[in-house]
Amino acid sequence: MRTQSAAGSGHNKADLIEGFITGLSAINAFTDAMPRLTATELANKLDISRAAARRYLITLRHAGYAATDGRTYWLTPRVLALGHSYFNSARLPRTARPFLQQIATEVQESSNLALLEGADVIYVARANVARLMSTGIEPGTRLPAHTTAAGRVILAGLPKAEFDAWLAQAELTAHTPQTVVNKRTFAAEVNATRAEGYSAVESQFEIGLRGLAVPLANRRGETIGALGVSMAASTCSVKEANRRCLPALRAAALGLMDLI
Amino acid sequence: MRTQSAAGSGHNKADLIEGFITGLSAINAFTDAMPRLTATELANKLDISRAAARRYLITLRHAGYAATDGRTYWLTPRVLALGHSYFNSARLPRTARPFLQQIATEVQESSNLALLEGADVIYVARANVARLMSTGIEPGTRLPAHTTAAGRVILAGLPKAEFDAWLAQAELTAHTPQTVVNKRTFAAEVNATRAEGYSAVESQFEIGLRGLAVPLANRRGETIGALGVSMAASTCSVKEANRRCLPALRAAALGLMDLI
DNA sequence: ATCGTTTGTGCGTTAAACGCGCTTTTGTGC
DNA sequence: GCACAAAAGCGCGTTTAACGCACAAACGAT
Repeated sequence: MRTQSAAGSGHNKADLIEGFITGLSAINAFTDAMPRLTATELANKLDISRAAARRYLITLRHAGYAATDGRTYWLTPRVLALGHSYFNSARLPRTARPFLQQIATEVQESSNLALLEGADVIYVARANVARLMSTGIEPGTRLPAHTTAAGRVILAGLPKAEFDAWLAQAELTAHTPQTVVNKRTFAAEVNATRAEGYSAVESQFEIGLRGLAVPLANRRGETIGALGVSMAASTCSVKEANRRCLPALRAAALGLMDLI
Repeated sequence: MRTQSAAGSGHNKADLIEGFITGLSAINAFTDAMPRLTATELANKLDISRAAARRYLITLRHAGYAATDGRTYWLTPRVLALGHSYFNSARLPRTARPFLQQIATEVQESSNLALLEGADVIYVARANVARLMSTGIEPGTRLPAHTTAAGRVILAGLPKAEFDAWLAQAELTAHTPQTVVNKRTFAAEVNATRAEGYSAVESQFEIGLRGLAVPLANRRGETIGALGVSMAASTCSVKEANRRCLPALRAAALGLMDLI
């Protein structure tokens, strides 16, 4: 008989490897603003001791994920292999790629597949067209869900209770003057999205950037992601963009439905 | 006075966070063949106890990098954020992207930037053209260096001693019947690459896949990577491909030289 | 040359990761 | 439907390994 685990809280208290969690945050500590870190800097960022920070950096280096000149450390491309573990093991991005290619070829705009991950959408696959101006959306890119067309269609597909919970704890940060930050307004726009079956947003994350997305659902009707295109708003009118892109996006979503 | 560290071996013995190293290998344990893992399976793969494996999986889940149905675990797209740390912190991929776009637009073939990482090359940036058939090379893709044009030009740019050391411990595995696996032959081909200033390979990694690459060097003349294009060999002759692509690749490499 | 600051790292302490072994659950063959 | 085998969940005592302190060395500024 189990002694007194009955008091049990979900996963009891802590079967967690603390060193692993800290290590992962150490990788995330390397940012655009601080691409190179010393032990002291990492210690401050993660709020751990300098000695500990040094050990994490040495460990990263030992495993090949970082390099150093003796003082500062920086990440090596090997960390990309970690992200690759996802691509290798997840079926969805691979299944979707031919459909994204088809969209890109047909409408001559960069297409992508996005999933909701907490407050953000993550773009897990894309197909680019050769343009001198590109939108900078790479597989792995995270954008705040409320600023993207993909985020809105996925949110519109959530059960009402889940969407309410999401909105309740969301922080609709402004990224441009046009970003919708009012929760009431945002909820109304998501409702409209649900009714229309697609979302088109403009200048919500970056001035002049337009996104257009449709939900990707499985056979049971559950929305699991979004198929979309992104373009410069200046290239054509919203109407024109919808006319050109929506049929291709919808056809792809329909074709993918049976494969996921 | 430092007591007896003088016996010192590089990094003394172990300032390494074992749990972090094991955790990273746990992420890498998710592969194409085994996209979902149970604690028992992970324990076998990493040669750790089942209890430990379970802790790593619970930790991954807790940190949001994995999800579970109770029994099996799988990676979430959040692991892509780790790879993104590299993109955010490394200057090179961002600097190269416009040049890759330029190449792709000019020659209408998918272009990429690759770096050498041990036995492999890692593609850290690419620009695709909209084609129904794509080569499947994504940022983060790793391919055995000896099977790629990029790997060969980078190897050709190494100091002779370094190349010899690389070759000595390399294992030239065959991926197609045409893969060069003989070290003598391979060394000769790398020498030829050095003389010609570019490499063109065909069916070395995959039947029908052609790669073409030129070295990317900095002002000091050190080769730090390779710019290349990949295409189906059936689309045109080798000569035609060289004629069309080499000038664009060389122009990009020259343009990038001052920025890196 | 001196002082303040940052970095390198040995060492004792203690918490946390380990794995044993138990119970419970799931899957399979009769 | 039952019994058996195999896998999973998890409490607990042990021990290792991660921690941070403290000191030495290096660097930089005045």
